[in-house]
Amino acid sequence: MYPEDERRPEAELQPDDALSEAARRVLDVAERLFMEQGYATVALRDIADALGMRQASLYYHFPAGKEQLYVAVVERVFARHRAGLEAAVQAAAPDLRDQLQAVADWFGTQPPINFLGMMYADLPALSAEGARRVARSAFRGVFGPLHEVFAAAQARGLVRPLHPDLLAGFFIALLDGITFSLTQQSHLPRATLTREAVRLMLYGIVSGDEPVPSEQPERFSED
Amino acid sequence: MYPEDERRPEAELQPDDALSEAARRVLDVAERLFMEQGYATVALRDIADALGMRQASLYYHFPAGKEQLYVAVVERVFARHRAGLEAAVQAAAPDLRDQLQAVADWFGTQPPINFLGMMYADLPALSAEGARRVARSAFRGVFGPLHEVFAAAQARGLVRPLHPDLLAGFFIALLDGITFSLTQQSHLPRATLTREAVRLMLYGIVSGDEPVPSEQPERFSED
DNA sequence: ATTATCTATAGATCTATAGATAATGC
DNA sequence: ATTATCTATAGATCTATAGATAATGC
Repeated sequence: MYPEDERRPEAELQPDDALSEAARRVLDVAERLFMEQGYATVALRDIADALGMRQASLYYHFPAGKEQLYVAVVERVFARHRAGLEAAVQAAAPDLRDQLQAVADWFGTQPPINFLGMMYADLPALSAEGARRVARSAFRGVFGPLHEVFAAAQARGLVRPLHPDLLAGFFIALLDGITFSLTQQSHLPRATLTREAVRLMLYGIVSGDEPVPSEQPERFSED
Repeated sequence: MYPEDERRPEAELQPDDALSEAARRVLDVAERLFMEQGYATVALRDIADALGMRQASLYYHFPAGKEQLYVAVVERVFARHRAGLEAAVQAAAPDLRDQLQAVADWFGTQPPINFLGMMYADLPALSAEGARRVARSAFRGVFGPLHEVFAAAQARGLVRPLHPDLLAGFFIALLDGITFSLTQQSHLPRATLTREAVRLMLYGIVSGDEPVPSEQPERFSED
């Protein structure tokens, strides 16, 4: 009803520097809680408590409430992933193994995102519009960059002709598995796990005479 | 306080045939909802509605309430997986590829479990005891059988010497990725996806002269 | 007497709204 | 006047408990 609302129908999409300092702090805390525990488990009270403010005060920054805040968190997370992944992939081009390693390293710098949990548990609790926006930003942020990597490698004949989105899904799943392993009793450092995930993606686990990425300088580009 | 409660401190662990017909129906519906949407998203009301009964009536079958029901669901799910996986692995022995394919096929017969979502979103909402039981049954039901498969293949020198639990985690992650792909716009049949996941696990995605499972009869056992 | 439901409701919690308050900037 | 909080609370929902009811089996 307020004219301000009419002017900004997609306020969540504003770039970070269009947000006040306080709104950014809210997003930071909401991101940590939502990403760790999921949409339904986290109450606005939890977020406010972690910020040292009252639950009702959150409505000043996110007038449409919990779902708007969640969608804003997710869109910011995946915008960051999109930028980070595109830069990492670009910097590591054109070698496929270097690119996959760069992707794995990028995820290592970020809080875990629990991709599948988001899709299963969170999406059904959102409105149709919210679910659509979450799914779209996730695909653009993560599947998009990986799609490019695999499609380019296939164009060079280096990778079997499966659908690039499927390859992207497999690789993301492996990285999710790493995140999980790190929370368990696994005593292996992240660097070892990412190296093995990349190696598995390229060559599989069968021992034999396949090239060993960490010991052999063979490159997966056409130069 | 009732003597009946003293006699059955772990009623959730009772075998299926120790449950009444009605209690089993409750578990069936609760399993579907909890596994699809997670612990926090599903209200007891949702389960009761789906059963055509009143929310309070659920307490007759699960007097300790929501968490007990959830733990019972999870323990039944993973007991089923443990039995199904051990049988599948046994029947497909000793060839590694056959065993992995059997594992993938087994998961295809079951509702998806969203392993990572459970660990991230659901565990923190449970009591320490509930979380412990959920984690333990998940590990025994899924990691246990896969651990055996990979350890045996390593003993035969067929697989590089990574920790079998890590290999199990990678493979489970790939299968989770399949489940996710199937819910998306992917038009590939499950059989293709599982075959590719097994092939990826064994050989990776790099095109070349590695043996092709579906076209070449080479076996991964020592006979 | 036992089994399996039901109604009714207490008590907690959660989202969202209304309106007050205090500080800052014009 | 604007910004960013606060208090107070309505209304919804959720878990859990108490006790009634109806059917079945001894």
